[in-house]
Amino acid sequence: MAQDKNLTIQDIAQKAGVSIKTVSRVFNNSPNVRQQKRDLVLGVAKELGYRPNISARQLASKRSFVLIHFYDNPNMDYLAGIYDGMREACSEQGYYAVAERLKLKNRSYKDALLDYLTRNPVDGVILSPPISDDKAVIREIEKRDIPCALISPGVKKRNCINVFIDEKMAGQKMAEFLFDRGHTKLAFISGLDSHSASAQREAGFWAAVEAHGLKRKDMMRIGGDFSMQSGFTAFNALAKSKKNITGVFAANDEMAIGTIIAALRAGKKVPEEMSVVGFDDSAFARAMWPPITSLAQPIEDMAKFSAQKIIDWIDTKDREQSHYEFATEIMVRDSCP
Amino acid sequence: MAQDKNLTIQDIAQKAGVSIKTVSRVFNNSPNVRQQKRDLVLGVAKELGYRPNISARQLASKRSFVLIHFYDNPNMDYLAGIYDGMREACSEQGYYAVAERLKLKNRSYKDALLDYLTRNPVDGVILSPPISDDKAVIREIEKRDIPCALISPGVKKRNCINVFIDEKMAGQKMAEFLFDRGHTKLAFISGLDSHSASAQREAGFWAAVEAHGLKRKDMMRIGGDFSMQSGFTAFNALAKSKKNITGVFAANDEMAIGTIIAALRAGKKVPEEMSVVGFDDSAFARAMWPPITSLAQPIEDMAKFSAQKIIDWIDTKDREQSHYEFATEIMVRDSCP
DNA sequence: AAGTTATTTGACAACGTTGTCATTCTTCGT
DNA sequence: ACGAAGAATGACAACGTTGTCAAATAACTT
Repeated sequence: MAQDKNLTIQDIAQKAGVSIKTVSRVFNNSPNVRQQKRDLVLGVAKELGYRPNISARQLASKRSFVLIHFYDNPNMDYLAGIYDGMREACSEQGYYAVAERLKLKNRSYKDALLDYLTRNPVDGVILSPPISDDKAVIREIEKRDIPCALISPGVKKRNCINVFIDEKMAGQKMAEFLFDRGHTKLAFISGLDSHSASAQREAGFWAAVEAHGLKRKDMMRIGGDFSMQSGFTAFNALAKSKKNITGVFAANDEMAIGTIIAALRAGKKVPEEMSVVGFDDSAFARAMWPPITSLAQPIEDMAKFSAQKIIDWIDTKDREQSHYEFATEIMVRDSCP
Repeated sequence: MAQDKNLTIQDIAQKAGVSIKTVSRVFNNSPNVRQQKRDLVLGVAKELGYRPNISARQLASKRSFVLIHFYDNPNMDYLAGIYDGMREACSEQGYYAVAERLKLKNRSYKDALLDYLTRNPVDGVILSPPISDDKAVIREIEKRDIPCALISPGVKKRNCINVFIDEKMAGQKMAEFLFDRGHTKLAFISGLDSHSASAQREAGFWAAVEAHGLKRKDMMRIGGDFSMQSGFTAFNALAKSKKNITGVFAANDEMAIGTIIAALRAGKKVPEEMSVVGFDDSAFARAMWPPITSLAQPIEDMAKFSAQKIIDWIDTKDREQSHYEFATEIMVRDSCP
């Protein structure tokens, strides 16, 4: 089943008694191959342990077999999750997974994108926040007619595969979770405004407040930017306030960590005197002391699914438009047990 | 200078008035091309914005143009540094940089390696700790005659490019740094024994102790495993001890962070009551509160250099054996100002 | 059953490089 | 100045796929 020799299509064709073109068609999921022959070829290929030569495929077909993930959020956990998911889908189909950072802050990010797209042709693109919210990027990709998946809670784009979690519902769940634990005065630490996700998490937060018949003015809203630093300053704001906040919902884990560290420095016990929940279920949230209760999204599954759908699009050229929602889960840990 | 059209060697050859084979030679740094022609071809190629087609190169030459980094240390900062360095060197020469985790803990890691090497042929390998200490892995790579660079303080291997910092000296520098700040009772928190780096840092630590004429028994040695968790437990040991330790040297930043967080929880002020220094200059060390004084190694430069040397080896086939030492720097921050 | 159309198959020429080997220049020793 | 050895160059056939288009076969129509 696993030969070492470098087999070619020729070998398979010979053994199966068909033409090389037919074998080629089978491996490209092309239509117009009788099922019986398809099975035959697949059987022989498996038996001999055949693996297509990617270089030759690229050269002849002018496809690159590369799916690229453009990102600008340097959260390594998140990136690794996406990468792993992509790879799982890609390796099954002989594609390559690649990740490339696009720094939106640099004025020239659009040039960098164009440069990249022309120099390293790619067959499919996956965008994650905040890139997935950038109209200009999406337009360029659409212009080139490259299949594209958006992992994003933002506006759903036609002609794109939209993969997302219900951020608002997730935000609501986290707030509910704090209410259920008996907290009635909550603070929400927001992320960057340019991430639509943060706004939606916040919307969920306020929805929960209203659903519980609590007053907005008993709550607190602190502006952050997803960084640990902003968690520190958020805690300072908290400490100054007279609102007597006992539950904190940070829009991501880094800010939750910052908040907790600042609290420890100030001698405030977590979770005894103040509970903190985060968002993303990052490795550091798990490793912190106390470990942080956080909302986990199935990022790896989402990425795998996206890649799979893109490959389907490439193969079939039939772009069935589509939205896919994934479920989330609260990982309960000591920071808010 | 930057055309969009897909130029071929043919185009360059025509415009330069030479054969395609000569152009090919120029781009492969082959010997036996008159300097004058080399310049001519390079000039024309640059003017037209020619970029070789990698797939065709791979197909014709049976090289993969892939350099792979095998690692098992999931420290994302470190990995990103190596990756960026590799990429810089690779992209200049039309190579690809790839990273692959090899889990030494799994019994089957050797099979995974073999599987990888046969399925995805690579032209060069970079190993980082702890993989760079694994004889079996190195043997397999040597057996296949694949150029290999070791980023490692461990035993220098013949037939490999050895790139490293002086870990012992670095450990000594850190201890000296603490002594210079007036601390006389230090604790060293070690990493995993399987990383030779940890042992060498420790050796440097003790060397500094002796150089200062201090007594070993006034110092403390706490066994850790490079994890944040082990930083927590290390602090507990510290707190129980009667040695009155005021300076802590953790063999990496994660343990330093763990130590500081545990200290904060226990109400001990850092750096006022206890100074802590780490090792690696990770992003979290910079983001912590207080930010952590840490030893920075030029990991990106080291990786770039390794990749460059490997490519040289591939091109020239002349394997000049070599050791290269890189300089380190202490990044002074608030955890030990 | 013959004519028509749709589906399935295969022969052969790309794709853009590098390897091989023969050829043409240089250079150097005599 | 001549021959020999070495360096530089080029012609042409790979490399292992896919695209194109024509041929063969199957599936309908009437």
